[in-house]
Formats: sequence, C-alpha cells, structure tokens
Amino acid sequence: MVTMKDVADRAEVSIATVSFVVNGTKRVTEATRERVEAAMRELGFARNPIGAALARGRTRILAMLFPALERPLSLTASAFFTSASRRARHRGYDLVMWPIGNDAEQIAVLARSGLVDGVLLMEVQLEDPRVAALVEHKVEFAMIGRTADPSALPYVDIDMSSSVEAAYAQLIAEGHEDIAFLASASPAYDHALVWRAMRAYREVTERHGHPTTLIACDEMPGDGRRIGERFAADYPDTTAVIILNEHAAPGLVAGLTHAGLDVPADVSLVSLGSSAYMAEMTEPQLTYMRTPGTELGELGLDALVDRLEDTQGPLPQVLLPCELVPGGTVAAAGPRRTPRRA
Amino acid sequence: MVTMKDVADRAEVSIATVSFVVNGTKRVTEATRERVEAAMRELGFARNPIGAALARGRTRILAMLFPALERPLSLTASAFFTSASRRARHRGYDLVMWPIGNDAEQIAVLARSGLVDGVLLMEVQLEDPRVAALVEHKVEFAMIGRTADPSALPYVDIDMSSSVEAAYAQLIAEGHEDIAFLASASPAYDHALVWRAMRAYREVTERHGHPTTLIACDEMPGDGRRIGERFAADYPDTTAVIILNEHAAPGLVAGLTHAGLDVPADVSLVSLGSSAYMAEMTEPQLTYMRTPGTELGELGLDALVDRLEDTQGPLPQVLLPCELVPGGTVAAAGPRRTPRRA
DNA sequence: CTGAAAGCGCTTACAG
DNA sequence: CTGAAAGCGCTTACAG
Repeated sequence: MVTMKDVADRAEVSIATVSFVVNGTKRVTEATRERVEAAMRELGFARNPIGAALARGRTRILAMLFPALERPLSLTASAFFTSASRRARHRGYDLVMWPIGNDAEQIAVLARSGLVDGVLLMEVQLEDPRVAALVEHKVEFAMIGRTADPSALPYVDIDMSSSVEAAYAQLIAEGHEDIAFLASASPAYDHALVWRAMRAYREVTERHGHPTTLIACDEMPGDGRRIGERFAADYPDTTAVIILNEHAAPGLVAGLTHAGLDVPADVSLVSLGSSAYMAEMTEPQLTYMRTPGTELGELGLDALVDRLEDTQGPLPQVLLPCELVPGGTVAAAGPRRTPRRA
Repeated sequence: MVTMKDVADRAEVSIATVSFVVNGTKRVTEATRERVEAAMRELGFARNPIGAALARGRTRILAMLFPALERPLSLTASAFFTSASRRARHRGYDLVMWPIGNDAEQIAVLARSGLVDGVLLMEVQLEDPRVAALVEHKVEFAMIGRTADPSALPYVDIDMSSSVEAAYAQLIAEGHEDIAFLASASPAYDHALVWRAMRAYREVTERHGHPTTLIACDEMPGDGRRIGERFAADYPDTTAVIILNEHAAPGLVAGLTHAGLDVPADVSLVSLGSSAYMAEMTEPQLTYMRTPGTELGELGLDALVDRLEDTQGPLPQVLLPCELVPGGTVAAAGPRRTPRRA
C-alpha cells in the first residue's frame, strides 16, 4: 500500500501538503501541486479512507437500510438502490446496502460503530422503531417513505393520495362502481405507504358513494393467486381491483384466470406502484401506475447528503406521484359472466 | 462517543487491558475482566471499528459484488445476499452489497481503498475482468459461480450439467423429443452459468439424437413474451422448453397464452434455477428446478472467510444441483393443436 | 504557501 | 497478568 508519506517523500514535500492537494482543502502553488500529482501518479497512490475516516470522524459511507432479511427485494426497490448509489458516487460518497432487520437494536449497533455517516431508510412504517433509534443515536438519515408524523423529518415519498385518486378515476371513467383495493399486509409491518393508500381509497369511495372493499394479501405471488381463485365467490359484485402489492399482482391474474374469470372483461385491474418488469409478466399486460423509483432514489440520496453537509438548510420533503402506464387490464364495466370453469 | 480510554479510566486499567478483554486476545484475571466489563456496560461502550481497522489493517467488512447497476436483481439473487449476510454476522463480519459495475477499474478503486477485507463475486463470467482485477490487486475473494478455468480459485456454484440433465430427463420421460433451450442472453455479459448449461444441453440432445434448439432471450419478461407470441411460427415442432432465464419465464407463459397456445398441452416448460416466487406468478404454476440460493450463499460466505482466516487450508470448491419442484407446466408430448387465436 | 506536530481510536510487540 | 508506547494513515489547527 502506498501512503501519503511515500508520496510526500517522492515529491519532497510534507504529508500535510499532499493532503491539501488530495482534498483541495488549501491553496497550493501550481508547481508543488504538479510535483505532488506526478508523485501520486507514479506511485499509484489512493488515499486510505480508513485513515481519513479516523482523522475526520466521517467515513463517507452511507447505508441503505432495507429489511432484506425479512422480505423480498422487488425490482422496484432495487431501482431505488441503483439510482441512489449512482447519485451517491456523484456526490463523493459510497452507498451500500446494509442488511438489517426491522429492529432498533441493530440500528444502535450500526450507530455506535460509526461505520456510516448516514442512512437512507426504506419501507418506512407509521411508527417506525428504526426512526426512533436513529434519532436517539443521532444518526443522520433521510426516509424514502414517511412515518405518521414526518413534519420534522427529511423524506421523499410517493404521493399516494393523488395516485390512488388517479387509479380510481381511471376505473370510474370506465363505469366501474364496486372497485376493491388489494393491499399488501404483513403482520409485522405497518407500512405507512399502504396505510396512506387505504385512507385515500376510503375517502374516494365515500365521496363517490361507492362500496369500500378492502382485501389483504401477503407480499407473495402465491397469496395473490389464492385470492384470485376465490374471487368470484368472495367478491361477486366487484368488477375492478386497485392493487398495491406488486409481488402479488401477477399471481392475482393467474388465480383469476385459473378460476375462469377473464381479465379485463370480468375484472379490471390497476397495479399501483409497480414497474414495466412486473407488468409484462401477465397476460394481458398489467395497466399500472409507475413508481418513480429512479427519481425518488436520487432525491432521497440528495436529501440525506444535504442534511449531512448543511444541517441548517431547509428540510427536504418531497412527494412524487405515480404515473399511469396503460396496459391491457382495464376495460369498461359490464355484467360479470359466469366463470368458464372453476 | 465513548472510547477505550474512557473505559480504561473508569476501570482503572490500561487501554491495552481493555483491548484484551474486548477481543479476548490475551489472558486477563477474572477480577479485572469483570471490572472492565462493568465499566463497558455502564458507559455503553462499543468498539470503534474504524480505529480497529486502521490498527489491524482489516475492516471485517465484506462486499458482495453484484452488477446491480446494470441488471435486475432477482429474488433468487437476493436470497444469496440474505443468507450470506446472515452467515457473515455469525462469523463476525459485516457483508454489504456494494453496487459496482462489471468493471475492473471500479474493483481497483475498491481494492486500493482498503475498505473491505474480501469480496463475494456474483454473476461470474467465463473470462471475468473482475476476477483478473481482484487477483491483480490481491483482494481475497470467493465466487458464487465460476470462470472458464476455476481450478485454482475458491468457488461455490450450481451443478448445471446435472441440473440440465435432470430437466431434460423429466421431459424425455413425458415423450418429448424436440426440446428447446431458452437462455438469457445479454450482449455485455458472458455468463458462465449459461454457457455451461448450454454445453450440457448440447451434449444431452446429441446423446439422445434429438434436435438442438437454442433460443436467446433478454433478462426481461417482455422479451419472453415476444418469444412466446411468435413461438408457434418460429418453432413449429418444439413441444417443450427448458428455460434458464427466470426473469423471462412468466413473460414466456404470457406470450404463449396470448398466442393461443396451451401450457402445458401444447408446450411444456421447465424453469431452471428459479424459486417459488417466480413459479407462482404464472397460470399454470411453473414446474421449476430450485436454485439452492440459501445454501450457496452460506457456503460462499464460508469459502471467503475460510480463505481470509486460513490461507493454507484446502481450496473451497463446491457444486450443488438444483432440485426439481413439480408444477403444472409439464405434460405428455402430444401433437400441437392449432392455436385458438393469433 | 508550507511544515511540524498532535490527534483520531484502536492493536500489539515488548517489558516487566 | 498488566502497562507504556509505538504505530496504523490520515487531517487540521497552529506557526512561520
């Protein structure tokens, strides 16, 4: 390993000077800088971030916390990671995915370790024990998502109210009235996004005076399938479903099809918060509302780094709506035909 | 932040002694140890890994390298990460996912940084520039997968030959003869697993004197769909497909169905190297051969840590086969019916 | 503009 | 069994 000492010796300067040119922290004459840069090049120097971290008290490592040990990582979720990490590199940080449970204690360990300068929190819950732990341990963070009361916290999130409204409006326009809402339900997780979506759904059904039909579904294709297979019996009057559970959406289509229902003639579907990847799996292709994952990943990273670098700045709080992408699963409401088999 | 100095002061010992009890590196009298442990508890001490890393020259951080910036992260892939990181914690390391391209230069940067002690490499290619870079920069690593000649390298991998043979045998037993092989094809990536699978496929078809039909497909559902829709025209005599592209498998079923072909009556399918998650998305459910992701993640992590801790030990080299999970996409070969629509 | 020196929090021969 | 001290590679007031 070649150190600053080696570079300093070769360039015949002090290691302080080397540090100044490496970091650009102080003015250095053109001549010396060139000498130092030549030495670095010749020796193949790369600053040891461990030494720098110890001296500075900052590592320039950021962690994305996704409870990957407890639930599947969707392609949509990995889009957040991809775009956020690219953005991180752009701003001089490394963003890594830190596998951690939905667990305050593990946060405490991470915080005390001092290994990361900040945290990007995903899959935020209404009352998130991780948020409490991060605040308690004074770890800088930003959320992709938001808690029940996020007014004092930095976040970027999906504007779920408007997205639900848009999905509902789309179905209303096709003459649907009994429009169900299928949400992901995990007992251990009180996902804030789902809660807000359900609230928006209730509001919009009440405003229209239409029935409110909530369906809970695990975040696995198999549970969507199960619901689809029993759909005709369990929801005889429902002609459309808004889905907020991208893992279950293809399974739901499979289950409906298996039970002899036709999508969209018998049941129209809109998948909320998904991506082309999931939409293309089904026949017909899902009509969906795209999660702005790339945008939110970038904005979330910026929110975090802004906090890190300027604690006085305005609190970053951003909401982005999902955007409708037409597919083949929405049709005009009509009388439910008798299932062909089942 | 509470440091060893603080603990030492309170316990009235030297920081060396604190270090010895924290690490268990040297014998310490019961009495002193208890004093030190009490002090640690009272102060809420946690060893600063940055300081330790600088002193030791090791960080105890391991990186899983997945070219997540370039391709989707499947659920199967995330199972590797999940199980490997759990195992890492068990062995006293932190495994994080380091987003990095398929790029030797980025490996060099990571290596020179000294931030990680070792690397777990995924999505290994036949001639992998990352392997060359890791060797050149003397970074300890283990592969999940293997290069063209891995004889001198530590790895764990799927036993593709036997898995392909098993899938083929399954279809032969149902009377199929023209069995195609659909593999993921990405121009930038010469995925070793795919190459080995295709070689095994060629061998087995030749041995049986059956046709060899190779189909290339992008790792996206949409491309599977495209192939499915044109399947009747492009492969009129093919009655079964072995799929090695879990991203495309549901799309293929969707495309076949869309074109009026019945799965499995017209076309039988076996998805190689997949999981229940993907299998449950389609109607009927996919017959698949399960990737032993959990097992390979653990074994891969062990391989890496074994190298790290005992460079003299035997080179870890493990192959695990995929295991058949019956579904609804395999049926006896019969004459292709005329597509109902298309 | 440049350098000598202290310090970041730990580990580890070396003495005793 | 325990401690004083050097050292890991860097940053950053403080002098000059």
